[in-house]
Amino acid sequence: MPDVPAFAPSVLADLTGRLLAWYAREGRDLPWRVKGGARPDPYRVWLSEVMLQQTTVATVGPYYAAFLARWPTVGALAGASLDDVLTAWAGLGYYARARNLHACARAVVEHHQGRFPDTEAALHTLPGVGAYTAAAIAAIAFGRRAVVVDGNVERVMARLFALGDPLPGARKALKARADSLTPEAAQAGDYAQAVMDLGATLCTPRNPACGLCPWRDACQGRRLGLAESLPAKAPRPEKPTRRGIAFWAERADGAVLLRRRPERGLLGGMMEIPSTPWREEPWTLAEALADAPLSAEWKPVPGRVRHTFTHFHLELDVVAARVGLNAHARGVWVAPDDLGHHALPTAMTRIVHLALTRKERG
DNA sequence: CAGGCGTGGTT
DNA sequence: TAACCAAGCCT
Repeated sequence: MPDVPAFAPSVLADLTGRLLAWYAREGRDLPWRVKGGARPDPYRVWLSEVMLQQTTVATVGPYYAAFLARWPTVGALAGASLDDVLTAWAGLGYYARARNLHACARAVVEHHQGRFPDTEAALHTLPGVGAYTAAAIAAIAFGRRAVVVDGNVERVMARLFALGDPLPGARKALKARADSLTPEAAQAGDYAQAVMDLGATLCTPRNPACGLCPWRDACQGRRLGLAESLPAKAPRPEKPTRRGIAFWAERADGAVLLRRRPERGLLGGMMEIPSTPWREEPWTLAEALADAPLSAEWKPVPGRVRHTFTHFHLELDVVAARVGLNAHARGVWVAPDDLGHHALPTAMTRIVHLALTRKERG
């Protein structure tokens, strides 16, 4: 890395030591961590790291426990169907992670004798394992010296060294700073988790608790009074609103119609309530009927489903119809009590909730 | 490289 | 309440 450290090597080593001491005292006791310096199961580290991508510890907790109970080993997970994995992942979001998780488990079994490779470079070749996750697994599970850089690390480095260049351009410089603080292999895993804990609990995006920070005396961002404003980020573009009409088809025996979405793209591989395409221009019912999964007397359901995805807001109106037992449509008919056994993302469970609630009130 | 890709908690 | 944000990856 081109940047010359602004801190002397002895200062950097002292900072690393202070952080490790802080971590030994204050580090969180999380389900995927092991105590006493033992090496954790690479499968558990990988599973937790993939779930934690852009997702909070609190949200991950129950999903991690459920996955580990149902699939205790990478071999067990590789033996599962993709649909079972997607169903277990439903509600966690970023469903490409679940597809890659499944593909990665199978790759480990088929190409690595059922054991995760133990180098950063080899890990990086696995589906869904990018630069961050490969470094994290190498350091935490295999005791390798790897420079682990996630959003927490970027924020902490930007503040500690008062680097004002905005993301994402500043990534390279931030990684160089992280490298300068990363200790030898034996402690790299603890160090990585320590910086991330620091970022998650003290050096938070807003209202950082600088007074409690083990690096408070050295932090240039704090000294200059701009810690909270770092790292600089480009403003996000406004989210458009897209609209659609969903078709709640209910058979005489109570079963409702679901269908599977395309394997790639938004909610790829997940189940859905059939609907029109989602577009900014509002739909009329007459116009929407061309997209209905079957011909019926569709009646508006009072209320509206709102949901926000990463890059757009969604507003769905719902229409419902009763159809005969012999009704034919592309998809699967599912009893309401069994909806929980299908891979329904949150946007879809909101449609289910609206339709069933209006039906009860009736 | 920029943009697609979920969701729930916090402010 | 609307906006912001989280232990990123892929194309």
